[in-house]
Amino acid sequence: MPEILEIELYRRSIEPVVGRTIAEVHAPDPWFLKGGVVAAQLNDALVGAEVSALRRRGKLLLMDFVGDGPVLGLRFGMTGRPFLDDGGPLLELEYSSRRAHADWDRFALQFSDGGSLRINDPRRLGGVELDPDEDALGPDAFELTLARLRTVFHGAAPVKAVLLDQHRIAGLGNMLADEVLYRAGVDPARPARSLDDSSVKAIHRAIRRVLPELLERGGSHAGRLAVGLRVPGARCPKDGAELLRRTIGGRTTYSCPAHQR
DNA sequence: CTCGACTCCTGTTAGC
DNA sequence: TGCTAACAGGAGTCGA
Repeated sequence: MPEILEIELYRRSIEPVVGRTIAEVHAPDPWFLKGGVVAAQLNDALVGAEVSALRRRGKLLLMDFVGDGPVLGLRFGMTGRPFLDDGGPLLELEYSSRRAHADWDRFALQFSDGGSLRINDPRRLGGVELDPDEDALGPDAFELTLARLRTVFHGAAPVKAVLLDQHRIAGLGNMLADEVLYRAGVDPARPARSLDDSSVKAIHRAIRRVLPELLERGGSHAGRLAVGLRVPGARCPKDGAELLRRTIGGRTTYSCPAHQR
């Protein structure tokens, strides 16, 4: 599923839209439009606008326009993929179809140079928003400092739930959160405020290492606690203990009872 | 404010 | 073979 790494790869791959001008907006699926915006408003706001930058904050992709144009927010949910200029898919996603039926195109921008940007999303968990509230998101996980991380672990919620809370840290999804805690040696179920400073430091170190490493290896599925191990009965590659499968923070969670404490 | 429970979406897959 | 039910997780809402 797209987490921060996949969104960053998406951002890089569709950066060629910078400098292009939007000629048409296709928004055939009202469900896909978020924040109460309707197709006609998107049309008014975007047609004729020239893309000036493509940014990312957490899992939110942001398209800026020249002048005082709007900001277009793109979310890919669990199964969304961008297609630029009729090129092939950038990535295959876990838990999603490898196909890309035209029926699943939920949103598209047609550019004046003839190219296009489509969002294909089988399960419709992504969405498009005009002028999204960027500050509702915490700091981007790539920019996360130790000082900032120390401030988020204050509540009674499980540490994993905190890592998944996009208001506190933006970008980590289910697989990355498991991977980070696996490497940090921290039990995902531990109440956040019970962490001592060495555990917080270990989590910070794991985040700083995991993101660049897995970005280079192609995405969040490439971790040590990876897809092949996220099955019942799998054993920890580190010490051979049978991995625990639990639901924490409402998400399927794998962890090692031997070295995650 | 915090946090867990619940809801939404639908293609894929396991199991009968 | 054909069907059903469970499953996946990002994000928003609601109530205690």
